[in-house]
Amino acid sequence: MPELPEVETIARQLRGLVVDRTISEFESRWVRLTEPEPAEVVGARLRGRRISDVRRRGKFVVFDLDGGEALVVSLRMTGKLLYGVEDVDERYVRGEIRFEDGTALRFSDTRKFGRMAVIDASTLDGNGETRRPKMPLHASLGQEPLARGFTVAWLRALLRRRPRAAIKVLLLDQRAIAGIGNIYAIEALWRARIHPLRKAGSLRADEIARLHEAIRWALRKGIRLGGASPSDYVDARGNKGRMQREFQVYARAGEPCPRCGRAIVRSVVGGRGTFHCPRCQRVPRA
DNA sequence: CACGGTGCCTGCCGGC
DNA sequence: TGCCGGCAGGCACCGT
Repeated sequence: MPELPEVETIARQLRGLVVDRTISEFESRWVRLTEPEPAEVVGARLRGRRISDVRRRGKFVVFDLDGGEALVVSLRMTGKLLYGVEDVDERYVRGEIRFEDGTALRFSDTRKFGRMAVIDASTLDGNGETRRPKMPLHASLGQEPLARGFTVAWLRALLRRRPRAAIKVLLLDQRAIAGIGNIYAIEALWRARIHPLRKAGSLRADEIARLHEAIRWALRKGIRLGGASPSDYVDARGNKGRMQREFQVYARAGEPCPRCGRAIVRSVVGGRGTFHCPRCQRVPRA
């Protein structure tokens, strides 16, 4: 499940691999891959375009194209972007971008949740403030947590704006902060010693500062270790990450908390599996 | 608007 | 051994 560190890893690799290459052909092998746009329309917009940069915005991989447009790829749960990988399982290849030099970038996605679209690159620039009903997610992404703008003061203001939301639900809201997924939200809350169900508006100043530091710590560690591969994730070269070895609480129900030794508890918050230490992360007083 | 529930998908795993 | 329900979870979508 690619989150910010995994997508960052992929984008950095691809930047060194496909920048300056010109697209000669786009092939879709899954009818919903480019939905709601037909694959032929996307193909027509990609053909002949040179990739000028590859970057990450939230959990999206962004391929900037000459002319101000960009190809955005949402990997969702099991999406992979593979370049120069030999043993690709053809059953799960949902799309392919071929280049004029004969090389190809392949999109593999077991569960078919991933999507691709060609968009106006400028729609990625906002910080969530432009959100409107029915606006696509990529056009209303929130603050980048590793950017300079993500300060303790900014986080405090966000929590004040959404005081009733459970803190974990808020961390996962891509329109608030872009890029945090279930794993890194869980790890950050554990490090900050904050219970996932705490109301955002109830956090004290010292807790907000700890959370700010913990978010950056978790994400940077994930990037440094090449992402987390508890199951499916591989980078653009087909290699697994190493962050899964460093999980403190994620998927560790029943195991001792690395900080205090108490058994880690699994629960469900916002519909997703959640892990926390019942001693380090106190239950919010009901 | 915010919030909660459901569907999308497939592989995997535990129970019988 | 084989079948089947449940689970994984990011996000769109829908109802309240």
